[in-house]
Amino acid sequence: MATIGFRQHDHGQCIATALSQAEAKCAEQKLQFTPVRRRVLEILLDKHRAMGAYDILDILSAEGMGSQPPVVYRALDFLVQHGFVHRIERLNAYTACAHPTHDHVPAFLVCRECKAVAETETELTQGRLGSAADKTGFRIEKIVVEAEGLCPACAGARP
Amino acid sequence: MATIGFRQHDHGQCIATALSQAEAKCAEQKLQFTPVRRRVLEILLDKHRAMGAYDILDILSAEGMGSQPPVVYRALDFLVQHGFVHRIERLNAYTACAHPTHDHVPAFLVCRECKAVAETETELTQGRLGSAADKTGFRIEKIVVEAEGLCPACAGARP
DNA sequence: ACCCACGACGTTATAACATATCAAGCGAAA
DNA sequence: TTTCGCTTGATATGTTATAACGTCGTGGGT
Ligand SMILES: [Zn+2]
Ligand SMILES: [Zn+2]
Ligand SMILES: [Zn+2]
Ligand SMILES: [Zn+2]
Repeated sequence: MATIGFRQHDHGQCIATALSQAEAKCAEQKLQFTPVRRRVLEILLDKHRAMGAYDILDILSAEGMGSQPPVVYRALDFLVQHGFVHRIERLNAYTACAHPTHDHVPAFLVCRECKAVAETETELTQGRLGSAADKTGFRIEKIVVEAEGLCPACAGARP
Repeated sequence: MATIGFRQHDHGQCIATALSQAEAKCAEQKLQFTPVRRRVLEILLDKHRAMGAYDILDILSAEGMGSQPPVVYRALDFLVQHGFVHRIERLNAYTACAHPTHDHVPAFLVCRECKAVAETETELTQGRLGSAADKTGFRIEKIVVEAEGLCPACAGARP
């Protein structure tokens, strides 16, 4: 599985697989995969793009699952914490992880028009950033890599 | 000039140099280096860390240079646009560029405790991210690379 | 059975970050 | 001098995120 997001795929299958993987991982690690958490992940998988917390909240509240910000932020915190969802810093938004079965340092291609997101992985950690950290004694705990640009669809629509 | 930010330096000189470089570049490109813009850059250079827009605004307004958000956001837009300042997405904050004399793709080490920021450059653009972009036809326009962790001072204080 | 600790959730309020819009000032170009 | 473009002033509003505090249900120890 590599860069998905700008390619066709069986989306129903894609959602079902990801949900059951999440369920399995939570069972294994004794995490509570509660209805709200499950539904938030499902929404993110379904839309398959970066969504703002309040967009998600609108959907939740329309379904009677809580209508205040903390509801969705808590669910997102949980999902991010356990690697089911990534936060896109550039957009202050969230997207379901494309390869939740193994640990990784994600990198993203984010379309500035339609907000579609493709996730890949990065080798980084070494390179200039790593050596700069070493030289100064900085201890890296997390790395954010996000590329912004135009996806094929949006580039085609307005070349 | 490389990674500064976690090292000692003659800070008065550092500020003076950066300001006069900015002044020169604006003159050359017929940009207006207005008092507000100059002062905002100066504040960022002085603090030498990531600052939120409203932190800057507090200082400006204490000095009678405008007290509404648009004042500082307009100045920041200008400074970012022309490469004098970078936005740190991870913090929704801003920091003065450490090497404003040439174009570059900046990468940052950001201390999660004290918000100190060290800027280095990244080779990236190639690598897995670039090839993922090529494969899918995504056109990259901008790249954000930010590492979060503990700076030497904060790691020392609480090891 | 009882108590309690813990984690999740409900709710209110507020903090923090950012933009839309319209009007006024001001210097340079025409 | 008129016009134009850019900067700024001012008000209002939109968007994202967290603090604070109470409640509820589950599960473990007694
Ligand atoms: Zn991922
Ligand atoms: Zn697009
Ligand atoms: Zn820079
Ligand atoms: Zn620090």
